Amino acid sequence: MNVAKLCNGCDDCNQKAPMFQALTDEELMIINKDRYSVRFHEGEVILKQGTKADYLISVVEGFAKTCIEGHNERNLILDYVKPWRLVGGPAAHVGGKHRYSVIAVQETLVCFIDVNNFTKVFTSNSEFSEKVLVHCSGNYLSALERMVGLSQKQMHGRMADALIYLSTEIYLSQIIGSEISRQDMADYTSMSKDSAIRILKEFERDEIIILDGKRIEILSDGRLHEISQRG
Amino acid sequence: MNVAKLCNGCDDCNQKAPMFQALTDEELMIINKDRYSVRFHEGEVILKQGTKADYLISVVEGFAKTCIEGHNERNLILDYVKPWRLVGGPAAHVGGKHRYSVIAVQETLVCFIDVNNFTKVFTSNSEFSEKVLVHCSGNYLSALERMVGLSQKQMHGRMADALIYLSTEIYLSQIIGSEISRQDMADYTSMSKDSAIRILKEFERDEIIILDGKRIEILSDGRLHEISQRG
DNA sequence: TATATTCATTGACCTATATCAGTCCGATAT
DNA sequence: ATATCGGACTGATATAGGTCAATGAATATA
Repeated sequence: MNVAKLCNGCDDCNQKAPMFQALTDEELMIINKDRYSVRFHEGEVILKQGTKADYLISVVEGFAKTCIEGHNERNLILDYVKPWRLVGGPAAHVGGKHRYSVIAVQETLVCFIDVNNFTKVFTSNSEFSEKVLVHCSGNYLSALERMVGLSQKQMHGRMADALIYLSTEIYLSQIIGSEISRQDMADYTSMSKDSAIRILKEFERDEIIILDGKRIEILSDGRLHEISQRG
Repeated sequence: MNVAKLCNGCDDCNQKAPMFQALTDEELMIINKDRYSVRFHEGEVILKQGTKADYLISVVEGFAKTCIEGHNERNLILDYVKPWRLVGGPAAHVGGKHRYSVIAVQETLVCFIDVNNFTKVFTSNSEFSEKVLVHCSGNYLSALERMVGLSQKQMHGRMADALIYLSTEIYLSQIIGSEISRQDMADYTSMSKDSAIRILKEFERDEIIILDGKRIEILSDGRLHEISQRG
């Protein structure tokens, strides 16, 4: 399989992944050694929870979600991933198995980076290692916030959080695209699909959002923030 | 205030904090510069959520808990902290405010370490920076696991998890001491105090534990693991 | 010793949320 | 066009879990 054809060489990726901007050309070369890219179709599993974490992945094109297979056949979606984000680090750094899966939401192009090469560069470049630590710390703190939200807020608050997250961090628009199913909304907010639908309909009746098939348009993010605050 | 009197110099701490074992004498000296220790009484706040993260703390003696003030006047206890653990790193590394408080459960002696000194050493010693990253990654992955447990398991499962955690990771004994109140059990498992009491009583009726005042003795960790699995 | 005060405990009741059993609708296959 | 299938949706019902009020035990304070 021809890598150049798939992802236009590694230059793009090196330029745009914020994490890599601290690296010299030689260091980039180390990272790029053994690197390869693969195209995934909608619904395909890019990384499977439980497999050995030998590679990090960098999302080059498309759209994916990270999720955990939890208890009672339920999934929890951690977040959505757009290009130029690195995923799979934490498990790799502790030398373990992936604790979550990464699944393509659309056609997605992904680059696999050898962990050993990553570690080599981590130890050789202190600016880079600081960046990585900041990133990891940020992940941890966000996880704590999410933990509190999921365990203490009721459904309306959690759904408001989900809508705010998708709108401001993923779609960068008042409109949340049809890639997100009701089941996904449920898996992100940790409620049943039926409940997710109910709450969304309720938001629509209250003229906070408009539902158009799977597309969701946010009319009042002010109201959403209120609801999020109230819990 | 005489530091030597309080904590016996820094040598103990340097020896025993696992994170510090990668450091040379000079590096330890940097870390120890501007370092000072303070003794806290039961219930006192060691670090307050929302304050600027200028210091890491190292717990030298005693017993503390980290917790988040969440929604609707509820707290979530993240974990309990025993000597030779460093706390407060993540917020410090991203240069922000602490996202959780640290509260003394008993009389506790704590050492404050200047973040800038920590960062200096982090950038100069790659073995150390790797250790720090592994630690941070581990925190993150545990947080994810906890997140899934709290959001997907029902009360019995969550309480079983709490008992297993306290027994195997904190008390290293079948007996959980009277330092942990019912409210704390509730705050750790994210349920109301009344519910926590009810579940514990139920476990007692089923001869899984014995309640003796606030002391809890675990009779069958096998059964607890079953309950934890079932969710 | 008497009196507050805090915390564990319990039962009764209420609410949030899940589950179930459908209907409806749009997309694809025949 | 017709069958079929997977979502979205909805109402009825069941249940987990929260809230409240009362009691008792333990501990602190006057």
